[in-house]
Amino acid sequence: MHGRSRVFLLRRIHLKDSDRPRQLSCQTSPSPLPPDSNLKPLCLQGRLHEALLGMATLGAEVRFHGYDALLTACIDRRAFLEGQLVHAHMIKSQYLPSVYLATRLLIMYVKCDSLNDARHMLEAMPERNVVSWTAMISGYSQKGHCAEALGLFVKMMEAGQLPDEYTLATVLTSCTGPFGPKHGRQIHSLALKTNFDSHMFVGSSLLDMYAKASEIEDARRVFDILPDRDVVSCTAIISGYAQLGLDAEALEVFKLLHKEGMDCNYVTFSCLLNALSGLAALDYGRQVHGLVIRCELPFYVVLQNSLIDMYSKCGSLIYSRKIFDNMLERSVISWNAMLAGYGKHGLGSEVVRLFKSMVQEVRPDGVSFKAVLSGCSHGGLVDEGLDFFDFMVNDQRMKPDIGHYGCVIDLLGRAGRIEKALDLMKCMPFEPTTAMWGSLLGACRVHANVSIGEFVAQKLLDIEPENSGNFVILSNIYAAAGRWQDVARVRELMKERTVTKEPGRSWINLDKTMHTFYSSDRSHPQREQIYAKILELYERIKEAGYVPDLSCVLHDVDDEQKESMLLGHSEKLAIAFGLMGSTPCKLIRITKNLRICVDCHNFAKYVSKVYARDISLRDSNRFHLIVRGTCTCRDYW
DNA sequence: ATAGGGTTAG
Repeated sequence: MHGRSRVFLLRRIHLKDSDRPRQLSCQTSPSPLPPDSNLKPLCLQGRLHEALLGMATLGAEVRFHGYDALLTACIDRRAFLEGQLVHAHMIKSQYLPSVYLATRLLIMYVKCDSLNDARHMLEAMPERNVVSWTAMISGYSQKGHCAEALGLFVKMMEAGQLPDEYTLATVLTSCTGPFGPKHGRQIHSLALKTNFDSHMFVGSSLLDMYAKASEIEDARRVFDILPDRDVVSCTAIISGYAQLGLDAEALEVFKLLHKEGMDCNYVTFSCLLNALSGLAALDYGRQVHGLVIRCELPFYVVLQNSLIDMYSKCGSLIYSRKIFDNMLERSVISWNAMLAGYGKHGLGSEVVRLFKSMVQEVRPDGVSFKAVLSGCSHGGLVDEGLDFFDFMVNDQRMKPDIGHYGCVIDLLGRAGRIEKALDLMKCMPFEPTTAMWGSLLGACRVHANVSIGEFVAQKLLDIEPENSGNFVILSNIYAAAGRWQDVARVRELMKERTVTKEPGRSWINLDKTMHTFYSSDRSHPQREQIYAKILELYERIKEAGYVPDLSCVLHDVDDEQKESMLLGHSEKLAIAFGLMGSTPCKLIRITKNLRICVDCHNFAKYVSKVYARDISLRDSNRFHLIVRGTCTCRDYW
């Protein structure tokens, strides 16, 4: 055991020792039982109401131990009304509570979610200790009232009260949001001064604070110097990576800690599954599911929800549904995860069917409607989607947020009702987002609406000139209309505004290894075979009618170079590799970090037809399941 | 007495 932990232990032992003489003296000269001595056994047996009756009968004869037992029972059972009765009884009997009992009252109010009463209690206390302050700070933290929690912490310091490890662990959870890291670092230095920085609870709180502030290296540093680790601190670092989208790192650190024999609980697995969802790592997901089963954990809705989500994001909806059907109880999140799964796979009718059974059991929330609306959009159920929006607003009386409007704009665009979508954007109570303009631009491309497409693209280029995807789509629109001069103009524009974007990346999991490809990537050990395979595919699908869409390349090069750049797209590398490596007839599963490009989508369709192979392609937006040359997205995405 | 990690959607 680390030295500092031993110090904590000694402190506790020391406190216990100081209690001992009093207990001994009680034993040597037994006094008659106090009048309120029957309250405690009643409370311990869960007979709180009988104990309250006893309290009322005793009047002013209730003592410390009676009140303590009553308050403990109220705290355990979150019994607010009963707790208020105890408090009122104290006042009526003119009983002056000690700091301890007053703090117990405060804690009772905190646990019963009555922060105002708790705050009044704290203000009225003539004397406070570190527990009183911490309990109140904890109340604010847990309700998400970060500013109040931090403000009270400062007040505590000003009052001359030093924080202990409980206070620090608590107040750090309120260091979120824009000023979180600033306050968090100050509290970190305070923890260093008071030698609590490597306390396990303070440490996990610290590392989580850094992770939520995107300072993952600082989080890792805190984790690495912790003298002891437990489930929570290990889970916190895994979760930290996963929250920032560093899914591979989350998996790596889990593998490491698992080898070292870390404990896992349902939170650990939830975080880990979350990372595997991001990686679309079905093999690992199955393994972790197996691990979950072998751990024989009790039933946790949260964990089952994570499994549903993992299977659906790894492309295995059948397993998602199996988990969903076998659940002992479901939360609204279980339904939402299942709905979103069907939606991302383009199964609109399944979304509608599931939603209809959902409303029989639980009240859908805002997320449910987002899933249903986007599910209808991806599944091509335009009118159904609009009906659901109507149902949400007029029937359920729910206020749509900006995301719901985004879904409806997407729906209208898909139906080719582009003017209508523009109208909605003008009259909705939010500023249009780039995602909305982007969705509309996509609609203009599919429905060949050049004039609105130009207008929308201009908007987008003003708002986010750094996103080259917008230039590409605008160029697609011009190319489709045969306006080659405008294609050239867009290319010039792009050159002027040195466009940087997140590099496109596709990956495929084969034999429990993740093979990642970037555009024109030559780093794979089998690169020669992969490029040879691409050329082979290219020749054969050209015979079947594939024509490369050169407008997908915006670099100012000649057509021959464009062709070779197009063939180097990461999706194509992954497809070629998938065809080389996997067993015939097996579904080829590919994942991409951005949206799939028009040409790659077309390429995949031809390959699937000519080679009679099914291809599942998950892009940042949805799944494209391509079977015999037809995609579930119906060429709209 | 008071404390740390948490699933859907975006």
